[in-house]
Amino acid sequence: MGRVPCCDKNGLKKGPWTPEEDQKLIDYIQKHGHGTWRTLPKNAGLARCGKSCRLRWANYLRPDIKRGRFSFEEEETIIQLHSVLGNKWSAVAAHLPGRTDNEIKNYWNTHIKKRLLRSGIDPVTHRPRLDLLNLSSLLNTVLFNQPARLDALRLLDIKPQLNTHELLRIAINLMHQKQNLFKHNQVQESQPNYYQTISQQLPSSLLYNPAQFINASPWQYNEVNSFNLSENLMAANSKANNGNMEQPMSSLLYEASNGEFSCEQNLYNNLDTKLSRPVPSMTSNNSSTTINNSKEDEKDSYCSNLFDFHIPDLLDTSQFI
DNA sequence: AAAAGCCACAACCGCCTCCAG
DNA sequence: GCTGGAGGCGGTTGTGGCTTT
Repeated sequence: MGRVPCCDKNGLKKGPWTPEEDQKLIDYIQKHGHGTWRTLPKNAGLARCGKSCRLRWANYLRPDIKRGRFSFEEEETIIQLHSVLGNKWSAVAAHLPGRTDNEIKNYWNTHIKKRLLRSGIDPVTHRPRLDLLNLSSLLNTVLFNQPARLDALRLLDIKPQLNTHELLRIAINLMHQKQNLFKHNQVQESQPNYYQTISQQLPSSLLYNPAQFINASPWQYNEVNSFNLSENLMAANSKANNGNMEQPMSSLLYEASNGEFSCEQNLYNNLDTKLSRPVPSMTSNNSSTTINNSKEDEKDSYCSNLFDFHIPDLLDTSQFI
């Protein structure tokens, strides 16, 4: 026995709603309330299924619906909530006044998901996409294809243990080693024997022990450079772990960005002030979860750029090949 | 200018949960 | 405790508009 349909579909209209139908629905609900959705269409003079009426009202006609683009804060809130709640769109929508579950779901699928994927983040787990990021290839290419090879198998062994922050730290270490070596050797990538020159400068332990590499700090290789982002990241990571909560990379970066650092000048020089944006914090009590965001457009823009363009660059192996 | 491809989003479908009888 | 109806939810589809070829 098949399931009984929610209503008799014979003669009922489907597809886009006309302005006349919308008006009938609005008028009826404003006058009588929606009552039982199944009986509403008949009473309101609509040739629609009750379910269709409910959806149209809930997702489009309800007076408290906020329309227009999602703000950066809303987007970050959705990402944070999704990392905790998963595809529970109605639960996510409960934290975003005026936004419907359907709207958030659509926005997730058409915008945020793609942004995360572009940034090398798995939108389901909110962790780096290790499936796409061939760490062995990344490390080898960054370390300039020398005979002293990283032990790829050893690297694969530790791969499952990596979290977002460790991976980010790897990327940052790689980037800064590359920059430091560039600087100290005064060579150009186009120069003959460039790769050989660079690779000779790398500590051999680094080549054979990826785990050590992960834990290494940039200043171990270059004390002159006062780059502290990695240190700040570690502190932020530690703080997040004490709270037993994994922070998304974006919020971790906000926190890490509070420190002083002198690298990436071309990125940071555009900022007049030190970044002081608080991490969007999530606090839980017994029955509800709340998200607190601050609003600082300039910093939003900076963090958005950092997240969208800079980190993917770090993780993009193609630039090294 | 026309056709094809792509994208965003409203709307639908079918399953699930809740709850009254 | 069981049943069935109503509403809720998440996944998916259809379509119109925009962009690219």
